[in-house]
Amino acid sequence: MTNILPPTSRSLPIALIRAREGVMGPIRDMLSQTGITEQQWRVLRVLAEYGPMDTKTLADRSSLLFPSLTRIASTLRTKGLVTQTRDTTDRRRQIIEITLAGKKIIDDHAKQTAQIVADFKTRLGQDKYESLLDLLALLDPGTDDKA
Amino acid sequence: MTNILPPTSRSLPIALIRAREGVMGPIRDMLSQTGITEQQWRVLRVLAEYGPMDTKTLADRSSLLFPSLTRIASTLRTKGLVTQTRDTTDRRRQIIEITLAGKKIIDDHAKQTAQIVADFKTRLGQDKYESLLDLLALLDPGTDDKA
DNA sequence: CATTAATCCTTAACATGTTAATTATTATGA
DNA sequence: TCATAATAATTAACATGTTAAGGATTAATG
Repeated sequence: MTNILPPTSRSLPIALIRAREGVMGPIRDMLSQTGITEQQWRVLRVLAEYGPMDTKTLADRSSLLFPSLTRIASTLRTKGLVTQTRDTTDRRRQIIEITLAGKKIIDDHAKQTAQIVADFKTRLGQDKYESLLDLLALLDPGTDDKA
Repeated sequence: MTNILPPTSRSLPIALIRAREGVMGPIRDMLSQTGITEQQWRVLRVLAEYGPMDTKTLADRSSLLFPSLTRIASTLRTKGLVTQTRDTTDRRRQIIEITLAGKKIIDDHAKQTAQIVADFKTRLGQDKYESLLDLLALLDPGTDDKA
């Protein structure tokens, strides 16, 4: 009785993986020229958008797990793209801040990234694109309506 | 000029990651009792659905990269959940087949998995659920309409 | 038949995902 | 104050993602 399950071609988790792969393909191609990874890019973008913040908030906004962020921050520090300083009031907290070099990477590729996103909007149509984002938000555990 | 980019809260790649996290949460909870990972589960499901196949086809249907599948197959072999044999006509090919123990894991959790999926359908509504799958399929690189 | 190209799979190397344990610091309560 | 709990971050250990290189087998071509 293995046929209780939906066919893998119609499985939501698998569909999400394949869609993500489709979207990330062009973005990864673009990023391969910069020497930074998709996740590193995400961290830099959040920092550029919101300004300096503690590691916990940064992990949350970047959709990264804490241990991953620790390593990524370390890598970005080595590359000179972020700085990391202890919070003076609460010495447990680490404050991450993007450097000028980091901002430059964002700026240098923002236009190209915007174009990639625009291509997907064209491909789906503005309406479907917005619908998709709305539907995906419904699955987001961060938007927990039970809380 | 970093504000060319959409806010990360409205970024398609990030929305896909968060949605995937939301969907996989309950499934991972369920799988944690079985001792197998999400990817191993996916491989077993494909094998149970389609029967024995070569590694390349299996990787494709499981949405896994080749090197990942090599390791996963090795792990599953150790656990006694799959067998791996050389194809007699083409000695390059490796044929993977699910064992009875593997099928048992699928069967033992199929009902629970089906319930998790049903919960998501309820949460979104049947119509939106189907729409979402359709929209995600549009982003799937496997469904390339240019080819 | 011999050489080369193509195919299937594995291995390697590094980054990240994931869960659990550990350290350092701060908050709590007897 | 002291012991304990709670919090922030790191580290550890293992599995997977990703790209590149390597090994074995088969196919293509002269």
